[in-house]
Formats: sequence, structure tokens, C-alpha cells
Amino acid sequence: MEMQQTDKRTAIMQAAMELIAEQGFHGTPTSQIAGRAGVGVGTIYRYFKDKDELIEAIHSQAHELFAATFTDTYDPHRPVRENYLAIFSALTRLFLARPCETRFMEQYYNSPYGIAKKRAEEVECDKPLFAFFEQGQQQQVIKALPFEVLMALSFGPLLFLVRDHLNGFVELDEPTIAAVVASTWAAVTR
Amino acid sequence: MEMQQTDKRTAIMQAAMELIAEQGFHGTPTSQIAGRAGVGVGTIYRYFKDKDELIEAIHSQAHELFAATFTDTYDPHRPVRENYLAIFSALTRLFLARPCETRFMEQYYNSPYGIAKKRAEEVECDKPLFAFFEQGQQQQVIKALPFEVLMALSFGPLLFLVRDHLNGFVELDEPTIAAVVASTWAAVTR
DNA sequence: TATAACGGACTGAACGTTCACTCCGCAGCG
DNA sequence: CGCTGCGGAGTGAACGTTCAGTCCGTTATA
Repeated sequence: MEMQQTDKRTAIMQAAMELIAEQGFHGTPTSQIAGRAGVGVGTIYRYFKDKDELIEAIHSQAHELFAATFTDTYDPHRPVRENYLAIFSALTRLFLARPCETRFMEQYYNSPYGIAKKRAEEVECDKPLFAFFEQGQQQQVIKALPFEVLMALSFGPLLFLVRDHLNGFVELDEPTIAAVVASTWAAVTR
Repeated sequence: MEMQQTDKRTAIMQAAMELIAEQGFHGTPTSQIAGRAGVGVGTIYRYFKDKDELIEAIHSQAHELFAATFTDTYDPHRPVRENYLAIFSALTRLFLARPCETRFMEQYYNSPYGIAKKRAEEVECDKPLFAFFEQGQQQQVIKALPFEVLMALSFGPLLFLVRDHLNGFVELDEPTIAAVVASTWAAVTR
């Protein structure tokens, strides 16, 4: 039962993601990452130039996971409202199903890493969502507010609640998710 | 022109708050705090047992500032809607006027400090807001959702936008604030 | 008033710890 | 034997914290 070349790389990324999600970037030494991944410290540096590159790799992987949910859920043949409810429900369910990825991303975007990253690629990464909101605006359904404001009205409450849920302050079940997404829909529509 | 005893304490807290707001807890060494405050490193430890106690003191001060805005703005003789719009507009304006306090608190509540703190005193600190929402629910104006959900619907978008504003991604002017608060009002009402 | 002794606020070099990262020896395989 | 992938003790830097000593305002003494 041999490990493939990429298995150690994957194990390192998984271990780092879990630990960073729990303890933050500065709370998780490389030694601990190596320990959970079942590899030596030096092995980390065979696959990643430094800790920053490891973190970027994890971010990139998590980002793809989240982006895929959008493209999987979005259906151009449905009305805007149905798409909205489906997309944000699906995203919330994904946040809850993948707590490590979610908490990692929270850590990431609340750090110098994330701010620089966002500045660099915001244009790219949010393009599909931007187009979706624009479509709703052209149909006079969604308010004529700046894109960032619509993002805030949609994601703000969900991320707030997901964080509370993962910290054990709220039980975020399926009916509650539906109620929240319906409420944010009321916030972004005329 | 001598410094009072408490002036150095205040200078240390101010310097630490500014630096932590910019660089995070682990990005700001005590040496840097002392440098900006214009005191020796050791002086910090005359006023605070350790770095944690310094952070708690800053949090406590900022918390009082924010709590005061609620009590100053809330007027029991106004309709719920007017109170809601006034309170959350005022809070947002305060967030923008006090970027250091705001960013410090963001850092704080995204760290082990904040989670433990919230667990300990959530009951206490949110009491006035809880009562406010309850009043609106009894008048059949505000949705019968859990308190945490109402908090998320109200604060989520605002904090999201304030963060974007402080990072330079959005210009959050007075009309935009009004539009956002009106939108979150639409989200929390029946 | 002039001078000496005191007390404690203040300082920063030094300490021990912890971290990210390196380096060299080892094991498996052809 | 050479080569490749790997491990973990070791390294230097940086951190939070300490503490022996300095400085200065106040008080006691003559």
C-alpha cells in the first residue's frame, strides 16, 4: 500500500487546512501540520516553497470548490428569483457541510493574504455572480445598487450565521436557511 | 508639561489599537507598540499584566463606545421602524468614523479571544438589542425569527460593507448607507 | 533655603521560548 | 552503487516577558 507522490501533498494540505481552520495561521506551527499529515517537517518543503505557498494552494482549492457550486446550481433557463434562492441555499449548505474549508476561508480573508488576493483577482473571481445580478437588474427585479452592496446584502447575513453556527452559537437547520435566503431576497429586490 | 499617570496607559492602548487594526495581533510585537506609544517596552507591563490583558482592555473600551451609540440613538417613543433605521445608520457611521476601533473588533471576534468572550457575555451585551427586536416582533412588524438570525440579517451586510470600505473596495457614502439599512429593514420585516 | 535620602515610574538589554525553514544522513529501488 | 524521496534534529531570527538599574519629583534634615 504505497503512497502516490501526490498523496503526501494532499495529506499536508488537508492537515494544514483543518488545523488553520481551528487555530488560525499563527496558531499552527509547521511541526504540527507535519504531525497530523504523518510526514516529516522537511517533507512540507519538498512540495511547497514556504508556508505562504501552502496557504495559497489551500485557498485556491477551496475557492474552486465554492465556485463550482455556483456553476453547478445556476440555470440560465430559470427565473432570477429561483436561481437566487437555489444558489444561496446551496452555498450555505456547502459552508455547513465543509466547515474546515469555510473557516479556513474566513481566516484567509481576514488577513493580509486575503486582502491582497481580493485586490488582485476580484474582477475575475466574481464575474459570474456579477453577471447574475446584472441580469436581475435589467429585468427590474433586483435593486439598482452597486454590485458590492448586493454582495453584502446576500452574503453578509449568511456568512454571519454560518460563523455563529460553526462556533456553536446557533443551530442553522434547513428551514432557517430557507428563511434567511428568502429574507435576503427581500433585501435585494425592489 | 508632565504626563499624567494615565496618559501613558492611554497612549499604549491607542498605539496598540492602531497597530493591531492594521497588522493583527500576531503582526504587532510589543516592541512596536512601545515605539509608537513613545514609552519603553517595560512600561507596558507596569499597566498591563501581559499582552492579553492589554487586548482585553482595548476591547472593553471599544465595546463601550459602540454600546453607547445604541443607547444614545434608541428612543422608546418612536416607532420600531424609525428606531431601526436610526440605530443602524448611526452604528454604521460610527464604524466608518472609528476605523481603528472597528478593525480591532473585527480582529478580536475572529480570534480565540473573541469566541470565548462572546460565549461568556453574549447574554449580557446584546440585551438591549434583544429587547428592541422582541418589541418589534410583538407589534407583528418584525419576523418571528430567532434573535441571532435577526442580528445576522441586520449586521451582516453592514459589517461586510464596512470591511470592504476600510479595505478600499467600496466608497460607502451616506446615501448608500441609507439604502443598505432600508434593505436590511425589508429583510427583517414581514 | 540648601542638601541629602528616598521611592517608584520608567527603561531596554537580556532571557528563554517558539517558530519557519534548512541540511544532511537514511532507506528503498533499479 | 547512484539516485530519489524523505525525516527530524538543528539553526537563526523574532517574539513576549523580566529585572537590574536610571532618573526625577518629593520629603526629611539641618
